[in-house]
Amino acid sequence: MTISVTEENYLKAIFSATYVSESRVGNQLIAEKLSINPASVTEMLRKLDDKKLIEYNRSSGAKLTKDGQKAALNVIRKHRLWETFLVEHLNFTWDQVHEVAEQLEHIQSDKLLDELASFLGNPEFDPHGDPIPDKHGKMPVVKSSNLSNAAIGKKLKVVKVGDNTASFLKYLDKQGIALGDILTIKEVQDFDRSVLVELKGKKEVYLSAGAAEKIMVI
Amino acid sequence: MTISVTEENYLKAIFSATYVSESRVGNQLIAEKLSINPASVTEMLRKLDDKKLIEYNRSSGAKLTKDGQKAALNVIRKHRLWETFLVEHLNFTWDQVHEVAEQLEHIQSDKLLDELASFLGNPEFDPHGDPIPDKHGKMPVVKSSNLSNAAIGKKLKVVKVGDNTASFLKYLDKQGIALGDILTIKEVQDFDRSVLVELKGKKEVYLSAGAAEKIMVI
DNA sequence: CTTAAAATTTAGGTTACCCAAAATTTATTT
DNA sequence: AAATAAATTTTGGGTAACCTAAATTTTAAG
Repeated sequence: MTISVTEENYLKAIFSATYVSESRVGNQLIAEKLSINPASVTEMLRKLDDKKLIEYNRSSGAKLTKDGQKAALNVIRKHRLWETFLVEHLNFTWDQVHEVAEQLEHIQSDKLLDELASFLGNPEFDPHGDPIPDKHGKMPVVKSSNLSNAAIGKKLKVVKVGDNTASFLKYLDKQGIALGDILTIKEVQDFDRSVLVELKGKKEVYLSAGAAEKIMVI
Repeated sequence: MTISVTEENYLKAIFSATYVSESRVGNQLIAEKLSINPASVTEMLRKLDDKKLIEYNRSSGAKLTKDGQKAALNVIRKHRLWETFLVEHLNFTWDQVHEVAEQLEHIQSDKLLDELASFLGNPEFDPHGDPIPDKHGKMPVVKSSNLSNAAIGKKLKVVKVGDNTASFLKYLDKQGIALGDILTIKEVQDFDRSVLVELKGKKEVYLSAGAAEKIMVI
């Protein structure tokens, strides 16, 4: 039973929508994530249900089955491994990888995937700090939290970005913030919840609440 | 003006059919190369003609325009660079690369292509000895010839295989023949034109005329 | 120059996606 | 519980590729 590129993209969308809250997704949200019309979603969800990749019913929405989750995680694994490859070996920056990885994630070859992973040293995290599922779909868990929830004086390590858009990533570059950096909260403004952080013990930077929310630290 | 995956495959097929003899191809041969029905070819050739990627007319067949040739060579460049990558860095054997490269050749990213080429050291030949077009579509020319045309006593170097099917490549592996090997013609049988060759100054191997025809040497 | 064979095109379908607008179902509010 | 709002599905259409079978051309042979 083969899964088409379009189907893989639906599975990914459903995965990302249900991953956090464990609940189900409606047509609308799926349509939004895939930039298509909600009307188009219905028939595909039926097809995925027929294929036993999702459980679907009109009122409560869609949810991945075990098989569907496995398929989704495999696509995500490929996506994140390719992103890692692009950054570590082909001089891509973290804001340049997404588009290309969206294509590469659909290449079908078990050997390619295995060899790519081992070529990269079986990495556990991609260039954005997102966990890379292993062969069996298992992902390393890191209980990171928002920079915006941090207390003054805390020394924290940046481990992940909560927004992979090129614009946010370039913004972080401009601020000089990268994965692995250590930073300390110096001030938290009451009126707008923006924070002042000290970067690597050197310069200080102001971050809006919105930006701080998207910087994940431990 | 974007070129779809299907269109790229048509361009490749037309390229490979017209490359040697410089003439034009008919629907039939294109259909055969793409494993589709000849009747399906007509409309696509019209579309490619509209896009000015080929010149087409019912009686003399199809031929690439400058733009079409450029597009075809770009796909071939990608295909052969990926094959090189797979063999040199991901432990693929030369009989395993084709299928995957058929998928990878359609990934669209100028940066990816440039960086891949330079990561590989801008190779001029792929794992089968086929020339890799450069950025501008220029290919290194090597005037190699059939092993079956060789005279007795000649010392020759294997530079290319004339048949990239997995079965032939595995056959060569079994015979111990690889790209770069030096071999000497010891005998040519009159009755079936099979040849006896000495491999790397060591063992001797009998090759059928059919096999010898597919081993390119200089 | 006629005719048979080969190649190409036409005509009518199919499948996998997608859309807009209308109709229906489900959820929320009063 | 009825009215309204929101989400979903249906309907009717569209596009890109593909197919088969039946014309129609073109080419090649006598």
